[in-house]
Amino acid sequence: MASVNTQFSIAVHVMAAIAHHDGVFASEVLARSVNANPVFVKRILVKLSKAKLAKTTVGKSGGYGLARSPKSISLLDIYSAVNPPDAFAIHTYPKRKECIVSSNIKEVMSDVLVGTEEAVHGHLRQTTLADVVSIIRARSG
Amino acid sequence: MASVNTQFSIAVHVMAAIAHHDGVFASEVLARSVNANPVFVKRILVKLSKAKLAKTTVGKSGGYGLARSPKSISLLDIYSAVNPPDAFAIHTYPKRKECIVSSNIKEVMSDVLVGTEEAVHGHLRQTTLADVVSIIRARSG
DNA sequence: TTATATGGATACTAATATAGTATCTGAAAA
DNA sequence: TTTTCAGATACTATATTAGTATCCATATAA
Repeated sequence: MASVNTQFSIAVHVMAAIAHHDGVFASEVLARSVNANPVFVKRILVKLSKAKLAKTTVGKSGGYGLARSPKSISLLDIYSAVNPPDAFAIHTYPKRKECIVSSNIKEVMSDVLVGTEEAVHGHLRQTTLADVVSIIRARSG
Repeated sequence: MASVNTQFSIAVHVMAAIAHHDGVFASEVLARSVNANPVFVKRILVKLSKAKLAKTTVGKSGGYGLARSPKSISLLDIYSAVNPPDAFAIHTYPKRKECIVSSNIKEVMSDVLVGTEEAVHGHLRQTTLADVVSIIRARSG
């Protein structure tokens, strides 16, 4: 939902770029590689770093590298790191106590949302960063 | 107020209200019942009507009723009717031809998105409007 | 027939989330 | 000590979502 949010997509792109080239790269280099706004990419890299998916080295010759092997990083890890909005939002209008639908719908929808998020997570958990790199290499070859 | 898209949530609320009370109701009545903005609810009702989930009668004593039995309407039907945004968006930065990651990532992410949407749909398909009404009644009783 | 209530549409404003720009700080390496 | 990096901040721009006001055509009850 909710989404015009491209951060997950960009996060996977930069992680795949790092994994494919297997090295440490400055955020500016990665941004150019993605053809994206440098600060926007930087902000996503900070999230990946805080989620301990990327490790950083500061100063001259510093940059971003992977903190773990591509095989051990799932798309769910990356998805969670950038913290995208939920699959859908539940409205916040006040309850009307005299109406049992109004009084209970939010809780019902909340359960539906939890199930939906689990479905999304379950799917994203099945693919690793290593898979993504393999697919890219297979496609280009 | 536009934190994210709440239309699916409101659509289920309105449909559950119609199903629970089993009748034909004017959009203004439904909006009051949901404690929501009348025109916003109206716009959602129009979508439900176009998706043939609600049937409308115009003029005095007109309003919205269900077009099918609650048992035959899934949450996926309602979800599709309001046409919410995808689970995530894929960035639109131009490809860099010399980079195989950049050249292929969008197609890979597109497949991931399709799978994710299928997971969401699969989950929402499992619950019907009749289920929602049952749950609400059980909770209130 | 006529007054009225309805669905449906449109134009506009307001609020919010996302993305883009510019600039700065502090640390680490050369 | 100079350069280069991560990371942060403040601001602007844009897109999406939600809210407000108003109108029209039509069906129906009176």
